[in-house]
Amino acid sequence: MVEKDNGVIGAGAPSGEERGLHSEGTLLIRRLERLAPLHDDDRRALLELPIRAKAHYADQDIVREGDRPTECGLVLKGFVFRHKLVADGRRQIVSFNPAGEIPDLQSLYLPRLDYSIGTLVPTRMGYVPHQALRALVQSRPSIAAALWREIVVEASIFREWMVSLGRRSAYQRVAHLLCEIGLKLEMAGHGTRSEYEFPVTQSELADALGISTVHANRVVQELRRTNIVVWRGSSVTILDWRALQEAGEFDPAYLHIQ
Amino acid sequence: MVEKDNGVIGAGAPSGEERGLHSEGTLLIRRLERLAPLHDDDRRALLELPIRAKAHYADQDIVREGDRPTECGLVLKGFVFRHKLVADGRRQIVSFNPAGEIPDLQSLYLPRLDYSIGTLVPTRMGYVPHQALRALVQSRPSIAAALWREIVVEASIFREWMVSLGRRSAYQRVAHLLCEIGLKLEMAGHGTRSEYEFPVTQSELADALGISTVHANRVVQELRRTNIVVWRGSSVTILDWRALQEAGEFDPAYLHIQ
DNA sequence: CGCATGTTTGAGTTCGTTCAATTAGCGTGG
DNA sequence: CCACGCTAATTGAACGAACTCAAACATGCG
Repeated sequence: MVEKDNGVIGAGAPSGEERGLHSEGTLLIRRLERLAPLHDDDRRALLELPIRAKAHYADQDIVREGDRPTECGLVLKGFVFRHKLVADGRRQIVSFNPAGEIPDLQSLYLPRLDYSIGTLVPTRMGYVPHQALRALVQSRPSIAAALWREIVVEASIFREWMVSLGRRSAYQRVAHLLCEIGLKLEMAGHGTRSEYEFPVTQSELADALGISTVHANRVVQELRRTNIVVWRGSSVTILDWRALQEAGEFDPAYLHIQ
Repeated sequence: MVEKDNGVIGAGAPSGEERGLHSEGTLLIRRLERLAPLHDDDRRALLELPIRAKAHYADQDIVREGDRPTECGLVLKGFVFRHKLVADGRRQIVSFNPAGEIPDLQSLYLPRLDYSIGTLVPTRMGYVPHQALRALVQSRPSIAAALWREIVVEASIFREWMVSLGRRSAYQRVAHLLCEIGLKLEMAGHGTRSEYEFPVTQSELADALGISTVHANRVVQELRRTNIVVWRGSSVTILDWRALQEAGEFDPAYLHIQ
């Protein structure tokens, strides 16, 4: 019932590396502009960033806990997630990152990665050398401010996830996550808050919400049974946004939109 | 059996406001120096920051979710925690912050606070206007780097808490937290990793770990019964650090010390 | 001494887990 | 076009970690 290989890049085959994808810079600009006003010079500087594009297969770790990256990865196309392993082999997913996000921005100032980044689907990443990004941060205050906000909003999302993991029921967690992903994707221009593509398996969903796969399945079914959500394969349709929002106690303030 | 009012500030009575506590700046310097090398000029600039010191009673919220602070609060003495409320009146504590930390550093770039800050004990805070701090960030790259790291390490701690909340048993969560607090306090120069003051009630502990008060109590008793920890009132003594670390699957890498 | 806050204990309940199949969807090769 | 094999989704049943409720016990303080 699920097809994760929705042919984002050909048949999922990485087509090697490309260089100087000038146009890809606009993705970054659009995102940062939502967080802080940018000057023309800022935009120009962003466009001149050296970006090395690279394609990755689905279900692959692209960096691992403990790595010391020398560049930051911007998700150009696809969907990634960050996760941490625990002793018995289980894992906790700590974020989902659609195209437009920079899941290892922190590596700019912290050498050692404390999580892994994996792909949900075939994904194209754009890698920007730390050096180049650091130079921008020092010469362009608005870009520094935007990146700072990026980090800080992300921390806010972590806190909200902590609330879900610690104090919400499994049902509420699923509802809350679906609202969050909807808003995130809508902001990034991928679908609307109530109709979008979210290519996770129920097992990935469970690992993000701190529940078992079996239980994730039952909760999703419950959401379907009550006609709040249609979720087939990777396409999510929220039939009753208000009901979902209430079910998950979802208050978007923590996303700091605007 | 618990005495939270351990006379941090007289009998817990705020002694009003003080201004220009020049010496308090050194606390901030010591902390930032651990995160990034500082120049003499940087130190001087930090010492010249206008700091308004203010005392707060125990068990008081000093800022609330939704507030829009115009200054950042440095914990000078005492202990605070950040928390978020959920609909039914329960809450999730998302961090504990001993003296030396700046629990609302993010407000520098995000106007609206998405959590509340409360005191565990009588606490003295030092407030630094955003304006002054922003000026420093723009004029002194090393200070900017240190603050950036501060934020990013904090996000790393959030992720580790998510792992605890999502994938560790109650027993592991308590063990993990005790290790973390021990290291944090030792780094900050308050006691050692295996002998320190942690002035939380079991109810606060429970709210941080996403469990019920009753269960928190039972787990703490278990830790005592096995002679791993002595925890009387607010003073924690870890008799067997190695055992505690193993019990909580504690790997300090996520604290990014060094 | 008595109140207030915090800790401890017991007992019944529940939400979510684990284990173990079964079913469904889809790509591949014949 | 169909059988095979893979992955993911679904189901049932027994179990268990943690919860709730309710009461008792400590301890510090005025």
